[in-house]
Amino acid sequence: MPNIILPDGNKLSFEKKIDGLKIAEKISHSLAKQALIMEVNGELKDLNYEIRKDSKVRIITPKNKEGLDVIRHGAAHIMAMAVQQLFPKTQVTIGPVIENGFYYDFARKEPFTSDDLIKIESRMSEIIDQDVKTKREVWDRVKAIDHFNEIGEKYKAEIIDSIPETEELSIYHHGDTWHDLCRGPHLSSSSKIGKAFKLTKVSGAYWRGNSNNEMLQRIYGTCWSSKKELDEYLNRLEEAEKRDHRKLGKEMDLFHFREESPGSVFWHQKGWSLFQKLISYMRIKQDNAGYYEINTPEILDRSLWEKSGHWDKFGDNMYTSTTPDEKVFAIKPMNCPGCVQVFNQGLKSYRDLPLKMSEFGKVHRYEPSGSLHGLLRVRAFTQDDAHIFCTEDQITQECISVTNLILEIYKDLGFENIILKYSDRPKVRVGEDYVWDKSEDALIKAIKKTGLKYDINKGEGAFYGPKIEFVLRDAIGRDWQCGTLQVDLNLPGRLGASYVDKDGFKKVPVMLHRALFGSLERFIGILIENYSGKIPFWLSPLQSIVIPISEDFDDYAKKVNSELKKFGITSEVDLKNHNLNYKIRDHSLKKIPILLICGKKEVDSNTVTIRKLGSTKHESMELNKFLQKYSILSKPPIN
RNA sequence: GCCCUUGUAGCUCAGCUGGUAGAGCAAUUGAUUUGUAAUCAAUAGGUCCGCGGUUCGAGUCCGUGCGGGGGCACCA
Repeated sequence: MPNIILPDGNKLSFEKKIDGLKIAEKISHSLAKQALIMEVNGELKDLNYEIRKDSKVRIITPKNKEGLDVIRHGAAHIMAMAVQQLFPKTQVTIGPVIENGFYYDFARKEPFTSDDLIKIESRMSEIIDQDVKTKREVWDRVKAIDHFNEIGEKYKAEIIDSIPETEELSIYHHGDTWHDLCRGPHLSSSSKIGKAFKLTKVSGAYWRGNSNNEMLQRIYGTCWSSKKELDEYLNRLEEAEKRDHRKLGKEMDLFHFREESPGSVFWHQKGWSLFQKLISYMRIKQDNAGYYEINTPEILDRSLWEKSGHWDKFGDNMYTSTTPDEKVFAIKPMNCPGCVQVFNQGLKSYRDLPLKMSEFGKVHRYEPSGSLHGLLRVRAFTQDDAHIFCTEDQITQECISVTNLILEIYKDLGFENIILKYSDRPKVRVGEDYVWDKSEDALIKAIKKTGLKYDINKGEGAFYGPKIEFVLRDAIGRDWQCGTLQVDLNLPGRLGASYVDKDGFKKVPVMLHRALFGSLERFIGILIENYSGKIPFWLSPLQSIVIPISEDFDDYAKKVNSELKKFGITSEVDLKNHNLNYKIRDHSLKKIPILLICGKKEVDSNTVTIRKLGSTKHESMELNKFLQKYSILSKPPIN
């Protein structure tokens, strides 16, 4: 006599054991039609699972996240089934649900081609049309392992072997000929998957994510509960492609890459101007926040890296150089050791603390070739780095002011949606526990002060101290990890940093590492994608183009152009023999924020006509008024 | 680094089963003097990523190296 309690609190009573479909039918016909699986006392179950005792039940439909997930999972299974029908010697491994879809990893000698994907896709459609039924069975471990070994599925057998003895082993049959080991739950039949799916790509993936293992072939698919959602998703992908910084960087003439130096940027005039504008902006902000800017050598003797610990820990990622006198130097992968050496020069007193030293330091890291990606992952980049030397008692205050500075800067650059990630002490670490207590406490206080959301990554901190990472969300909802704030209880001691305290004794300072954007190169990539190339006026490397309507107005256009320059607005005049439409199209594609049109009307009234990027409207303004207004707008937004 | 894929003019791309390269845009020159997203014409432009091989003959086929792209792994 199970009593079923529904999410709205209503109670249904049944004579005997009852399954999900019957419960749904009892509630409404339409719910029964939509029902995919159910949640019984917090656990997801197949719809035909039989409930024998009083339970809380929630019927799940495609509208719930769990519903969409089970559809995607179903699609993964049907894909594996289709693959094994088409390519019989293929072994199956795992096939989980991921954001926006699913994948399944296969072991097969011959590579899957993009034509194969089309074949697999249409076979999936056929299976869905056949509406094959799902049947769940619980198997004995030994039987399961023997069975999968027997049919040549050694990966499945290995998976079963690694499942804890206490767990039930369930096998799902889809139709009469295909089955897979799976935790479930599953849809009752294949037609419920629907047709809003698409196989998107094949790639390699290591078995169990370990690069020492063999490589499998992963087929990715996207899957939704309606065609409309699928189309929206594919549209989003297209939109993201349009704002790809590698494409825009070329179109806007900002930078390029070439074979001679993979992963290093060749900055063109415009890109470099953007780069420099960002730096000048940050200089002002950091000056106001009490930082001193320093600069340290790019090449430092091996012995320093040995002392700092980098040689041991990160040597594989460091570029080195042997000089003719056979000394070994390393090109810096980080700025901290150099900065500590600046601190070490001369005697420091407690009165000097906190001492904040910033450095726009160019670092080189030998990143694996496969990880390089435009400006977003490079081998040579400029960090907007700083190191703050302070006492233990100053940690809290310094963390708060770093956090404030970072958030102010993000806001000025158009990022207001920020998430924080906090990582505390790892198992393997240096330093006394009481100092860790203090550091963690300081960081948490700083986070709370921001009022922002934060995730805690337990045990993910660096071996030398806890850290906060600043993640910003861009205009199309993607997250980018940028800034970082780390408390370091290790390096100052290793490199012999000290200050003279009030009592006259030398003490080791605490060091905070902090970066605002992390890498300026990477941040510019993010900036381009966030703005789709439409960089805010003040940052734009070329802010305006003056366009004469015809040759007769070239002189006036030249005059306007030189006035703009006098007022600090970067500008060029376009005297090419093309008509107005052509020039507007040309400069709009190059994302110039402001076009100034000059013709007879403008000459007669000493005005300019303004056309702003992204708008077809135009307005006329007296030249002087324009200069006044836009010379202010062309400056960094510092209050 | 690993798997798949890809490399032709400044850019975007054609070039079928091997017979020494094409288009559009850009550039240059000329005509046109244009009022808000491509005026017309002519000219010039290429070690077909590098190296080796097969072949009478290689952009095309094979091997290898180096880049790019999508993933995996990595990201101090």
